[in-house]
Amino acid sequence: MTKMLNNYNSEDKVLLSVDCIIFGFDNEGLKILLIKRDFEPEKGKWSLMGGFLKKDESLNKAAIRVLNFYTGLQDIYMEQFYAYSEVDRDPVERTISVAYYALINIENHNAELIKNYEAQWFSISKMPKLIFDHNEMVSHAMRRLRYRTSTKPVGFELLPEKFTMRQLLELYEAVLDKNLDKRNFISKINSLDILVKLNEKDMLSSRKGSYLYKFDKEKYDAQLLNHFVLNL
Amino acid sequence: MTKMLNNYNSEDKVLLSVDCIIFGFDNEGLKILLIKRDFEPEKGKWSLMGGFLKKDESLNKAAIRVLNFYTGLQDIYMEQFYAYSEVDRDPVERTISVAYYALINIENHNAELIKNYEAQWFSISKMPKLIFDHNEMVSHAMRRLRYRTSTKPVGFELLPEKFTMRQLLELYEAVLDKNLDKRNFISKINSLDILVKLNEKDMLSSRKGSYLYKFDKEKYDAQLLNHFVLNL
DNA sequence: TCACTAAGTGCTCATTCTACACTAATTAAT
DNA sequence: ATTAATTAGTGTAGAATGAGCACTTAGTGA
Repeated sequence: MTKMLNNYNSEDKVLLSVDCIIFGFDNEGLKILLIKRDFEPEKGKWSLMGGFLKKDESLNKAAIRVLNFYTGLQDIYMEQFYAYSEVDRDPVERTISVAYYALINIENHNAELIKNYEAQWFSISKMPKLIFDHNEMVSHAMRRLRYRTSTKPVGFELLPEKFTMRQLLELYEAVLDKNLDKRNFISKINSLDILVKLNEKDMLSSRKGSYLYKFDKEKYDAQLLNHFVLNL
Repeated sequence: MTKMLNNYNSEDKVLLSVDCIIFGFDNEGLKILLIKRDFEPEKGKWSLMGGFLKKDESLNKAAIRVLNFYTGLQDIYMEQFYAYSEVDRDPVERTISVAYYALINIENHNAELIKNYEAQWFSISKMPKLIFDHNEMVSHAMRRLRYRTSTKPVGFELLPEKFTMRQLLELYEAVLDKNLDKRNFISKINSLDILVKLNEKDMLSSRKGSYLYKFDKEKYDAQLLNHFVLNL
């Protein structure tokens, strides 16, 4: 056992990076945003969006910066979930990476920037092999997302501002990877009392048209202490 | 927006540390193990057990090493839960710290080592002010522990190998910080089918004596896929 | 006006949760 | 030996929640 050192100078310093798992959702299902690396190592391979932490920023800031850099997106809800630190996870140099996930609305996404960086949406089920330990990160992020789904109304971030119950249902089905009963789902969502039904219908998905809903942030914030659990 | 750099050499390196939140439990309730720092800065103040990551070890290994260093304990279940990275969290030098929590059995603890390092158990409710952001880490760890309590039989690590139902109940009450109904608790625990009732009584707590139980790791492992949720 | 499509809506039964109080076993004191 | 004291141990009923299931309605296009 080594003696604990009592001064900072003799300690090892390491590279710290952040990697961002960006989930999106559209009619085709749950997707993830990947980039084709434009630098070595593994140039040309698919990878998560990542970047190194700078001396003068927090990890949260770094994650926000990286996301913004690749997508132009701002003010996105991101959550840190794990630090990956296996010694040889990056073959070039020892790098510890802190992974974040974010949920974004595919429609809001800046297509220009994605194009510039050769980023591309992939269906979760058709995701390619990624570099390093990025596949592992994605599966951990999915697990975390599933859990979050049942304790916070996290899913609304993945939809347009106005959405139908069907869209919400399909989002939950995609995240939880199981079929849900339409009637039970709607009554459970309604019992949370965080949606507003609009006097407006979406006529694209059916002849009858289906009512649009909005997430009511005020109502949600008002009950934040309640810490709901949604059992789907 | 800065250009993403495509070589590792020009990136900032930082100090990375681990901090360990060690929970213990005895007749008096839930406790936490703290040390009096024997080096600057903040020498003499109370703090979590921590140490710097070395170039050739993973964070998990570092956490295990640090815990072992301060307590002599080995083979302890530790869980990483968050990376703290505010720029000025450590006044001496930029340090990112990854926090872990562990649950240990106070009786098994090596009193010698604690003494050597001036470590001391504190009741959660009487914890002193800690250095840096350590108080925040502790409250996050408590929150995580509460959550874990309802999805994994995490509590058993805090008890002696053989324990009474009352002890288990009091442990859960301490972790969840609320009163639980004895009968409901016992039937819920029994329905998990992960305890073995021994033909042995603990005569210390009452005249009648109460049966001792053991955690049955085999049964638990066998149902690991079931992923229970314990609603207390 | 008919055919088609997705929207919208309740009920029943099963399961789980919650609240609640008495008896049993043993020891210590007299 | 009897009594007092203490904690262990045990069941039920009513409430709430969860799960499974099918028909009617509205609107459009042919």
